[in-house]
Amino acid sequence: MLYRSNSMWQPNQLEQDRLSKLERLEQLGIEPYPRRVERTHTAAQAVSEYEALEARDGETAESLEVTVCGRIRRVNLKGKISFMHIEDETGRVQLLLRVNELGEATYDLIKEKLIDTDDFVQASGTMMRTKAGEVSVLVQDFRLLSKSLSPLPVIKQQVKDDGTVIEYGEFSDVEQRYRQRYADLAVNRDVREVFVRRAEILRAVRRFFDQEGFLEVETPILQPVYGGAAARPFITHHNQLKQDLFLRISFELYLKRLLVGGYDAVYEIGRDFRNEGVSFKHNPEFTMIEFYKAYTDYRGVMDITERLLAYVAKEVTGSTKITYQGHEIELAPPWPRITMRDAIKQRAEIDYMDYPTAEALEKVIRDNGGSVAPGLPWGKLVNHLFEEYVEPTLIQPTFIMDYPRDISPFAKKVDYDDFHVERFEFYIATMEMGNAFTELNDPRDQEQRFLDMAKLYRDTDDDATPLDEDYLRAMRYGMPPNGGWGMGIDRLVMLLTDQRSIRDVLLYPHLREEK
RNA sequence: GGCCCUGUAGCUCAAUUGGCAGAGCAGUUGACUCUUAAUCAAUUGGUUGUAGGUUCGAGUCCUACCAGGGUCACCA
Repeated sequence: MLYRSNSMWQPNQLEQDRLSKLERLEQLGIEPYPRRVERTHTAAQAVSEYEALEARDGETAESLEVTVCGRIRRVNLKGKISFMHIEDETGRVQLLLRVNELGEATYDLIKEKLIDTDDFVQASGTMMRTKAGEVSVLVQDFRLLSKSLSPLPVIKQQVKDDGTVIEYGEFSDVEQRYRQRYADLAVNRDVREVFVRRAEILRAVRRFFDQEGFLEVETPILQPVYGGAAARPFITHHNQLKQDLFLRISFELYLKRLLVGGYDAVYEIGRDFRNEGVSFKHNPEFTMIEFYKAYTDYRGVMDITERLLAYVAKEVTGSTKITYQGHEIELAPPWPRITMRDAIKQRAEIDYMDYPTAEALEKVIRDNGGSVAPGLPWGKLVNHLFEEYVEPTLIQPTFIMDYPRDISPFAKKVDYDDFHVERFEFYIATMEMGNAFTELNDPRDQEQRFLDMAKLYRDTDDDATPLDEDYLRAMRYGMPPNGGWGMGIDRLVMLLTDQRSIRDVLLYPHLREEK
């Protein structure tokens, strides 16, 4: 009697076959999901230890005994001898299974195909090299560790003499890959590689800031007042406190309060949540890093940015020169620093300072064939020009500096006019990677900015940054002059792993509910 | 949310003008004691995303819905 699932699972033919095998294994007294496991070597260790012994003395190498574990990725049944490749996180190793070595009873499990590709097994034996030259385990003891009921997508691999691997068959349906990331990872080694690289990137970033004397901190994700960026929040509710809470859209305001508290340099790496559209570079939750450093300004922050990116690239890829989607990109400092005004002048041949009101600027954009929503604030129109004409050209790392004041409520004004603030964004491969300011620390000015934002967005459905009374209270105690900075970690990972979509650097990208 | 594209066997894909839904891989059965995309022989497998409609007849045409991708809007 086959196991009947009470879930939604309706086994297909292949799965029913495997369920029958499971039954037969149990009838033979074999536990398909045993508790105890042993392993002396990873696949990579077994192979490399054998090769090392072999290089020293061919005779003693044959005495290397190993117990390896892994998932069966290939079975080649050849009568009274069989081959398998098993794979663990370190790689693959071949098992050579012979009826003489294993005995009839165990060998029959393999011959009668009660053991399938995708099962986890444990194999003990001596290391040897086959006639065809592959380092293998000549197996004396073979155990099932975990039965696979649903076959993974089949991918066959041919390893060429020069080491290149050609894959035959693929698991490429993006929806399935994202919904069943476990299957994607199990089958696509290069996908697994991306997330190893992601972890390395995060370690390198932390190392950099730790070495620079920054303190890593953690601040609230559930916030009574959200702020620090222009985005719509997710709203949630605390039942017992009967309190609505927002999932943070940035860390900015909580981190800057810490400078009031006496820390000179802090950073945080964590998740932000923005209730907005989803695209190849936007996910509703994403990983952000922000830092705030006292006694510097946005120019000092630019220096840190250049050094950070060069350091991380070097640590993770071995070079400051990377390739992204076919573009050679050099991350070594210094990067060009250009004002937004000059950048737009160059590319769009419009000097927006000739049009210092929203009405005038909107008209000139329309006259030049651009289409913009009516009633946008002046700064947003400037940004529109930038995104239209400049952004697509910014392949090499570039600082764009001095942003319109009315869309930058936390940045200090420049000294040369009233329209701009000391803010920069940096672009690589046409992607905005991050955003930074000489942080505003005048509580009177900050209060006015909050009020201006509220006025500016009153007529639109945009949620303006709400006025944060506690933040102003903190600032009134005195906040040291400081430079602040934020960068999207996911985009950095995209850049350094040459992935085109943010979904490919998130293990579980957001998808609609499956029906 | 608007527009465009896509959805066929476990996976990757075919199917002419609307005319019997097919292949490779894997699976199943058999052969093989050094294979490695193993090979050879035979063979199973489908509510063509869902629900309607047009038609003698729909994978194909129409409508709605679901999901994914792209793009615009929103947004860093």
